[in-house]
Amino acid sequence: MSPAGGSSTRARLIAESMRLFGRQGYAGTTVSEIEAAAGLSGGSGSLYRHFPSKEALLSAGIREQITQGTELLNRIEAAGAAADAPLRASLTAIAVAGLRRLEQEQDFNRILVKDLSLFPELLDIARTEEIARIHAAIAGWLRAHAASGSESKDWAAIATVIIGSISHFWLLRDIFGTHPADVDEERYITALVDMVVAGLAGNEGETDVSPPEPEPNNIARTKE
Amino acid sequence: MSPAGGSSTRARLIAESMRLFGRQGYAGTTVSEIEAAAGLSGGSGSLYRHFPSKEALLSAGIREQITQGTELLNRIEAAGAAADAPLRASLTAIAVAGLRRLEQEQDFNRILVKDLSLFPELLDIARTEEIARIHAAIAGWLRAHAASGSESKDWAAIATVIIGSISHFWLLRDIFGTHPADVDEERYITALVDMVVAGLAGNEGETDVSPPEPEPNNIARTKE
DNA sequence: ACTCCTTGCAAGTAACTACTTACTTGTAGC
DNA sequence: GCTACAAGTAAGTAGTTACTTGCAAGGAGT
Repeated sequence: MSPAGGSSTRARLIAESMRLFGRQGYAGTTVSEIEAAAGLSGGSGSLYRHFPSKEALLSAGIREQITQGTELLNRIEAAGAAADAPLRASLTAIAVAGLRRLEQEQDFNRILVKDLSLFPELLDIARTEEIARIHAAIAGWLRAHAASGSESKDWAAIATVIIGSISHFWLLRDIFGTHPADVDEERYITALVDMVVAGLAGNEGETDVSPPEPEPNNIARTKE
Repeated sequence: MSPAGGSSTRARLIAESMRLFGRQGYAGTTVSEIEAAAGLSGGSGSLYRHFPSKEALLSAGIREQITQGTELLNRIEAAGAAADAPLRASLTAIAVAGLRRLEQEQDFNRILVKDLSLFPELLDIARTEEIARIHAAIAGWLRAHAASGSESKDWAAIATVIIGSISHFWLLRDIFGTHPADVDEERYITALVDMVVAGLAGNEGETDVSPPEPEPNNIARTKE
């Protein structure tokens, strides 16, 4: 049986399992539920015609999501490198784009946070293929676009602060429905961008930045 | 039998269940495991002498952790209000204290992120008793200690950025073991504090960028 | 027709799930 | 010793879990 709605059964199983894993967690989602959500008869082992195990289904979904994510990341990198807008507007656009991306990939992010600790090889893929690349892209963007005459800074650390801040705003909103401190997206991004702009302009000689490692070796590190 | 090692069975059940829930998730932890971890005979229903259900055990653990957390919060508030150190040192101390607190309550935070979405009444307690209070405390501290002559700002939003940034740094380190971007705690806190200090001092970093730029349509912040 | 292969379902499997019941134990007060 | 009671255990309960097996329906190619 092939002409079922236009999407293959395998693709439907992956998509629905990611949705259910994201909502209920891996352990809290049964194979029967996944089958039923994908249009199969729940309780029959039809899932095992397409995947050898529940874990293999999770693995396939994670890997597929990551390959899609890197394609999206490549496009973002290209767009960011070509951007010529003023700093504040560019940072705001990046922050908004990051939030939209977090929302778009909410199931993947939920699974990453909730359950991926139990699957170390998937964790490793997510780290090297997705998260580390995003950090490197933002850090590189900062170095290229914000170093107008000022001294060099710890771009990787600044990128980590920015990404972490936006990611946690999404996470709290995802968990609680609304942000527990009742700060909406507009105020949040404005406050973040204000701080980043001020920090990048920063030639305030008030107290010197502690330089433990001026330019650590986390960009362009060796791959195995 | 009461004097068993110094801790009551009920307390041991709560502590071990929080540890296991944090590591494996609520659905991924069995009553049998909890009993065995608490020194009881796993598989016997001994847990039900102390709690009517697995969910009641989770609820008791969450509530107990929150009451302990608020006591700790009160002490932090008092210490912060009395502090008279320079801004940068105070902010650094707050950031470090926040990270230590996140690590100390790692099981609670893991459960909050992983499983509490399925228990809305516990989510609500955590939001109002813990998270909202922390945000209010930091926002109040900023308003009191950082408004030296400068104009008023959106303190709640700035506090949210700071807290979210630190929380996400802890979360990523907790999930991956080490931070996926290889930024250590020292560099991270330095970068964050630099940005906050510059943003708070910012009667220059903000005003010289905002007026002429064609900003996107998301700049209209409200202050509370 | 034939074989080969895929995809589905019904009906299982053994193991595990949260939870219960009946009973034993240790300890305390009188 | 006797009672009272909290706390532990063994051995269940009925239901659920991931996963398997037998079989049928349908193509595709020959």
